[in-house]
Amino acid sequence: MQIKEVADLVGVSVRTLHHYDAIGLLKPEHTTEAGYRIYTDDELERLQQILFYKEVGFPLKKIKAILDNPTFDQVEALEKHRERLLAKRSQIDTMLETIQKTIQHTKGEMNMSNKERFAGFDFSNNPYEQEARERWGNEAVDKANAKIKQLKDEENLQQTMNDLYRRLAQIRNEDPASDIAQQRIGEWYQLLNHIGTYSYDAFKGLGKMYVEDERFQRNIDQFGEGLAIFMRDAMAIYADHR
Amino acid sequence: MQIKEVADLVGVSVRTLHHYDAIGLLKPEHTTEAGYRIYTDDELERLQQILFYKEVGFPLKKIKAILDNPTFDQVEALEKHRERLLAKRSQIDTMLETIQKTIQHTKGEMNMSNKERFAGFDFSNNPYEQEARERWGNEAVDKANAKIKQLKDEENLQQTMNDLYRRLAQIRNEDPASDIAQQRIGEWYQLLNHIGTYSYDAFKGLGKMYVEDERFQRNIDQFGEGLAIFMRDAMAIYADHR
DNA sequence: ATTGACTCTAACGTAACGTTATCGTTTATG
DNA sequence: CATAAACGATAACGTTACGTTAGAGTCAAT
Repeated sequence: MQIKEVADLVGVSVRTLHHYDAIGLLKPEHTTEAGYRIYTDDELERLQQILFYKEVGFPLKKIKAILDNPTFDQVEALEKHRERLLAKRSQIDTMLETIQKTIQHTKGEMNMSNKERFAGFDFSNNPYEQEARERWGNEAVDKANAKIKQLKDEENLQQTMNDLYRRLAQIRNEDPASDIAQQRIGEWYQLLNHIGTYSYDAFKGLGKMYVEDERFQRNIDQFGEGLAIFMRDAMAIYADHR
Repeated sequence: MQIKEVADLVGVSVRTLHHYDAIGLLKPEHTTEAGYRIYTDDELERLQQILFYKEVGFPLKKIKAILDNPTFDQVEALEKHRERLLAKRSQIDTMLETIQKTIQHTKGEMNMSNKERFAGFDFSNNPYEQEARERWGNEAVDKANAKIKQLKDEENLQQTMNDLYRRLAQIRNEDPASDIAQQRIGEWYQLLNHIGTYSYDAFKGLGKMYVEDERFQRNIDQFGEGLAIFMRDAMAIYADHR
């Protein structure tokens, strides 16, 4: 058989057969005087074996070793490989979980309305406005301020939020699972639900973000060192309890 | 921060950072006159993000695209990627099956039909056939599909059984008498009755064999440690309740 | 001044082919 | 019989994400 026939028959490319020849994995039975590769059924069979091992993920080098060495313990090789596959699979499972969590988290974040987004960046009435200006530039702060202002006119949300921040900061050294903490974090939950709709999961995810996103962390901790972490923990407990 | 500090901090090699710099994925904030790369917290943060995406399996090119393009929809990207991972996992599952069968075959415990040999090449019923075609070429996929088709019925069964194995494995640490366990074991009973006719007694006996015959045990436990025992118990309870 | 720790660029190596590019061979057809 | 289509061959670069030398400069401490 000529090369293309073999290739078509088993579903690999001609290039692949060239390659296998080059690395000595599968040599044609002979070549014509013109240099054409000629294969026989024996090669076909070997090719099938190669494909099998390839399918289950062996690298070509090992396939060659296995097929060339009749004393090689096939079963052992397969079993070892099986374990590698199992490990790989659980690795994928981990990835899947991580992705899932992140999607959740990101969705929670997206649920956040503009109002809340800006609530976190409101410097207008705090003494660090100057610093903020230096840090993020005048435009950014001015813009934030403008947005906030318009929100303030609409409602006193910011005020309420800040109050609550303060009341949370007061107890930030207590147990996040304590009654008082859970009660105030419950208020927080209610408050956020004035803005958008929060599932408990999203709420929990939001709490994580308070700590993981340093911008949020900084902003919240301005009401008291460690407040962000405290809130995250309390929010998680709150969410888990529903 | 100098390069080694960053590298040690996040657990990557210096070479990796060089590489990221070279491909424009992560550039140092500036370089000293001696050419030393200097990083700041901003770069650290970006690096964390890079590592996250890497961990869930994105190629660097896409990571760059995602991080550089603020309009890129993260969630969508993640969800697409999740599906690819799922597909990959099911391919691994197929490999595992094939390997397992081959091991047993080699041991003279089972004979492998052509079907299983080709099971790994089946892309026909998954949404990534297009990718497979691009990857392996049209002919290869068509051929595989053809082979598979004739064996499809059996394959479906196999597939269904594996799915159920997995779903059972998920709850294998629960009480075998629980509703969920009994419900899924009921599905198992139905499934087996597609093959032959099983009396409740025979069903119960089969469960015992899952544990007593190590070949079965191994095979089943590959879906989760302890699954065979769990199934035996659940099957016994199921049978006794009829 | 020397030493040790650190940094730099450059460049080859890895796995398994895909993809041109250029050219020779075989076969079918006008 | 000449020519084109189909097929075959070799050669060599491209791909992914760095690891691994190799040779040489830089910085801080002794």
